[in-house]
Amino acid sequence: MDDLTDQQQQRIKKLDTLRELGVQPYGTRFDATDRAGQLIRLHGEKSKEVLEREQLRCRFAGRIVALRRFGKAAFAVLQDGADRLQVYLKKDLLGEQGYRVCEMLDLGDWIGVSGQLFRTKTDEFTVEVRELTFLSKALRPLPEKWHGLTDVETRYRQRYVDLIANPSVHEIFATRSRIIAGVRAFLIEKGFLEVETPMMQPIPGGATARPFVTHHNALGMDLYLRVAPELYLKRLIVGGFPRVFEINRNFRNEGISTIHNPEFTMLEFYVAYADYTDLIGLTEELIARLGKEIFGTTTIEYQGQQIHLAPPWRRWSYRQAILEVNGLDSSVLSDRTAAMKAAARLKVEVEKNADLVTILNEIFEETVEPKLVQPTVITDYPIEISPLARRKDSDPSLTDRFELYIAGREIANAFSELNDPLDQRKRFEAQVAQREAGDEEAHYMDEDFLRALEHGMPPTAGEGIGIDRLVMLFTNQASIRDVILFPQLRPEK
RNA sequence: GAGCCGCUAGCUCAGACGGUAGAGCAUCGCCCUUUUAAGGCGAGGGCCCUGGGUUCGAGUCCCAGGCGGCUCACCA
Repeated sequence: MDDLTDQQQQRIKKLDTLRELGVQPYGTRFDATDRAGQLIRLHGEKSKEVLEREQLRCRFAGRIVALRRFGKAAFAVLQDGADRLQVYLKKDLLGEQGYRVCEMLDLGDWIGVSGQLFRTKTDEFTVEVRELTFLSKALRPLPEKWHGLTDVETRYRQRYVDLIANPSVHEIFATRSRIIAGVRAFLIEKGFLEVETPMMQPIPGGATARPFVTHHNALGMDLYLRVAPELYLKRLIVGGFPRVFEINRNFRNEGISTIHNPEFTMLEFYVAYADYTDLIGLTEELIARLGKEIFGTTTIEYQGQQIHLAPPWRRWSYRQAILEVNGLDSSVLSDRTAAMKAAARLKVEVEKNADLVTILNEIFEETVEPKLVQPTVITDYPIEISPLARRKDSDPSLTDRFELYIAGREIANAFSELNDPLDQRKRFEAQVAQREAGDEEAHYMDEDFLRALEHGMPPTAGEGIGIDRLVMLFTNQASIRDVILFPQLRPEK
C-alpha cells in the first residue's frame, strides 16, 4: 500500500467507507431503462416549462467524468457510450445515508441513477437524482479535465484511458466499426458470402511479404501466420462459391511505421466470371456509398486536402502515368539505359544493377504515387510485379490489374486472377528461384493450390482493400496507430 | 536499422549560466443546495526514464542504455 499514490490510497479508503455504509462498491446488474443519448435526443430540446409539466422519469448509468460539489449538493456528468448527461445530486432528495454515498464518489466511478428530467438555472438538461446505485469504484484518477491525456505513448498503451479522456478517439473507433459494417452490408447485398480461411498456414502465400512463424506442438510442425488469405479464397472459388469475401487480420513480419502495423485488417473479395474492370465499378460504388452513408457526403478532407470520392474516378495506365507525370519519352519503357538515365535525372535512387521493371517501378512510386491525391485507378501493371495476376491478352508483358490510389496512398489492389494452372506453376517456380537467391519475400511453392487450379477455376477477379488505411482516410488520421485500438509497441519495461 | 526530438507530481507543463524541485488541474481538510475549466481558505504529494562519469555540488553537463514520436529506407 505504501507504493500507492495518495489518490489511490484515498480511493481505497472510500471503498472501505462504502462497505461500512452497506454499499457494495463492485455491484451487479443495473436495470437501465434509458440511455443518455436517447434521453438527450427525445427530451433534450424541451423547455424548462415543458419538462416541469411532463415530470419525466428516467433511469440510466454511466461513468462520472465531471464532478462539482457544493457541500449539500453536487453536479456530476455521466458518460454513457458517446453521450454525456449531467445529473444533480441533492441531499434533500437522497437522504443522509444516500448523500454519504455521494460524498464517496470520485471521477471515474460508475453509477446508476434514476430521477426526473429538468433544466437548471443555466438551462442545462439534467437529471435530478432520486435514487443512486453505486456500480463500480475507480481506484485510479482520470487525466486532467482540460488537457486530457495527450502523451502519445500512454494513449496507445492504455487505450482504455485514451477512450475515456478523448471523445474524438471514441468517435474514430465507432466510425471504424461503421465503415466495416458498411463494407460487409454492401458485399452481402451484392450476393457475396462471408467466409473465414486459415490465419495459421503451413505455406504462407498470396502476397510478397515476410511471415511470422509459430509452432504447433501436437502436430510437431511450424505454421505461418498468414500474410494474405488470397490462395484460400481462390480455392473456394474453385469449390464453387461464385462470390466470397473475408475481412480479417493479416500479419507481416516487417517494419512498423505510421502506415504499417504488424497485424492489420484486410478485406479481400473474389467474383467469378468477372474481370478486373468489373471491380473498378464495384469499388467506385463501395467507396462512394461509404462516404454517403457514414458521412453524408462524397467529399472528404484528408490532412488538409479535399478529396472527391464521387465516381467516375480517373483511370490511367501504369506506363502512361510514368511517362506523363515526368514528361518522359516512351523509350524508357523498353530501354534500361534510358530508364536509368531518367531515374538519375528525376533524383530517384535505384540500385546499380536493378532491372528495367524495378527502375520503372521506383520511378512510379517516387514520382507518380504522391500525385495521386484524388481517387485514381492505375491499370496494366507489369507481369513481373504481379505474380498472381492474369496475363493481358493484348500484351503479355502486362497484367489485367489495377490499383486504386487516394491521397497518394494505395487503397485497393485488384486483378483478374490467374487461373491457368500451368502458367501459375511457372510463376511459382520463378518465385522459388528468387527465394533461393535470397529474396525472403518471394512466394513459396504451393502444390495444393496448384492442384486446386488444376480442377479448374472459373475466370475470376479479386481485390484487396486495406481496411486500416481506408479508415485513416475517412477519419482523417495520419497514423495507422490512431485507427488500431491496440497498436503494436515494445513492452513497457 | 539510421537521423532528429521527447521522458520532471495522478494529468498537462515550467525549471537561464550547475547551487535546497515549481505551477495549474486532480487529491486531502474547512466553507458552500442550480454548477458546468464552479468558487473561497488551508495542506499534502517527486526513483526529475535507468546506469555510469565530470564536479565541493547534476533535473540541468558528458557517456551508455530503455521507451515513445516524427523523418528516411522495405512493405499494404
